[in-house]
Amino acid sequence: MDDVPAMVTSANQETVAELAPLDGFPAYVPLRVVVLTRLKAAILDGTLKPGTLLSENKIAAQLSVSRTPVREALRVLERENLVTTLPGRKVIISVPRAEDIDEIYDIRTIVESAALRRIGSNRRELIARLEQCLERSRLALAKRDIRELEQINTEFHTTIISALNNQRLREFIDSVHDTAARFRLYSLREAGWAEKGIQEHRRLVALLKKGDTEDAVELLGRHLRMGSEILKKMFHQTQKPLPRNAIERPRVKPRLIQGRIR
Amino acid sequence: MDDVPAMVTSANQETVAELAPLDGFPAYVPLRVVVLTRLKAAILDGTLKPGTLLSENKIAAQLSVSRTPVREALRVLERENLVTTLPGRKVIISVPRAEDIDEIYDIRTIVESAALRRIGSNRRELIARLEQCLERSRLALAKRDIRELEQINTEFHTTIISALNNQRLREFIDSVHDTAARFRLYSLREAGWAEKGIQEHRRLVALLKKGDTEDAVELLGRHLRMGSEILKKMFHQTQKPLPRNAIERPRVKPRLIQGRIR
DNA sequence: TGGATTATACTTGTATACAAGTATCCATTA
DNA sequence: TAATGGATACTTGTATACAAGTATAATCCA
Repeated sequence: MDDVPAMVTSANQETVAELAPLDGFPAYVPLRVVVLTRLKAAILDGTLKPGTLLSENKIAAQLSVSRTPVREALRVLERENLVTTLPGRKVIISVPRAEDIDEIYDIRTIVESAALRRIGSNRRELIARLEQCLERSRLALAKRDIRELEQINTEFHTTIISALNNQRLREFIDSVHDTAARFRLYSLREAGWAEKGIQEHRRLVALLKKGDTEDAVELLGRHLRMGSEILKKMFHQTQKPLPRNAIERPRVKPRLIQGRIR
Repeated sequence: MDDVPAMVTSANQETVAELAPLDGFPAYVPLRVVVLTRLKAAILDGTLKPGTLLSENKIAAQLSVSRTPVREALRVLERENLVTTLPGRKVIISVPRAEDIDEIYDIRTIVESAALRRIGSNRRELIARLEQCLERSRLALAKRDIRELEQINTEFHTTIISALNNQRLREFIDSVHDTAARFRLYSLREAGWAEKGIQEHRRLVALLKKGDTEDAVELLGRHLRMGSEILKKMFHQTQKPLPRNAIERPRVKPRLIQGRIR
């Protein structure tokens, strides 16, 4: 909640005739957004691990808010596939399956390939941006700054997708990307993978510059497939035997359902 | 709320030794889901028109529930782009812009093209399903059953996408599809368009059967582009001068922000 | 009369209350 | 001893209460 813009107190109500316009700044951020932001960050950076059972009360208490905004945030996270509601009214941090990684990389391949094929009038500018990424990667790699590398890597692919000029699709890809974010940091630590990835980015840009679009698409496909393989390896290492029991409902004996009647 | 499965009363508690397993039936449906379903249906079938200001109180009263589940439903609809929250704490039914239609059709073109190129082992079965759609379209067309035609049309394209075997992508396409649903019914009424569309579907299937994948992709592209053109025409006819004022906030004079302090 | 100010009636944001569902642990019993 | 049946302590679902923000109408004053 620390990054919520400070608010004007009612005390100085008379002396504020010419306060700065606050331009596009939101007047205030609803608590549901604060909660959402906090939870999402915690999920993506791994603080909240897959399978963790969430308690509305605890979240509310920790953030010093009531359950209402917490619930609203949970509904959104649910839509974004970051939490999962199990039968029995339990909400857990989503546990990605290996197939999810396949799906994610298939989606990226489809979309980024289409983007490469459609690079048009803004070709020059786009390639320039990609080359900037390459340069920055080089620096980050020298410093072994994993987090920065991950950032730039994301930016590289986002740049490609920007060729489609399709906001809706971009947002979708972002959310898809989030699902795998937790593993990506691990994978970049994998020996030699970062170098290899950047090397492939470099070749990709070279092909684009030559105008060998189909070769670039081909290379991109291989690049992403490789990424998904590494990620799956990470995934299997990370996911211990998996507390399956914590996830599958114990499904007690066929019991009477005493749902209320309304 | 009518389609909530009936619940077992506590009266027959002793006699239920061999009750049917209830399979995957949900014990009950949370009100937020009921509200969501109702609102979504009303938006998609045009009962709730774009730009309409939504009142939590009124919705709650109309569905005889409290505001809590209504709010949760609104947050989900917001994520699905079916309602929009304006600055000033107002929620309206989203007003699609012409560019949205372009985006939507671009997305469909990208994804369905990829699907056509990837039809693999299940080729036979898939083509069979597409042919079933063709046959049913013929019947529906004879009866001039617009709603049925729309249904089958959707199914045709969904079938193509199913070749990708990617649930996440399918869900995304569904939600994208919803955005344009309100106009699609109109467009099918447009003289001759239904016939033309089905004709193109027929040719598409023929090309697929011959194995002319790239020609099929080409045809699909033209088919979808045509669809987007018709839809945009409908769009401009439907959208009167647009109550822009109702949508842009009047933005009163630079006023003090009296956000509360927490 | 025009323009600002205040009063009033809503509307949303947030907190809290309460009912119902669920899990856990223990006592009871066959 | 294993299974059944509570009793208890949560947890979630839903409703309601209350504070704050916003729009509109009414009022005041130059």
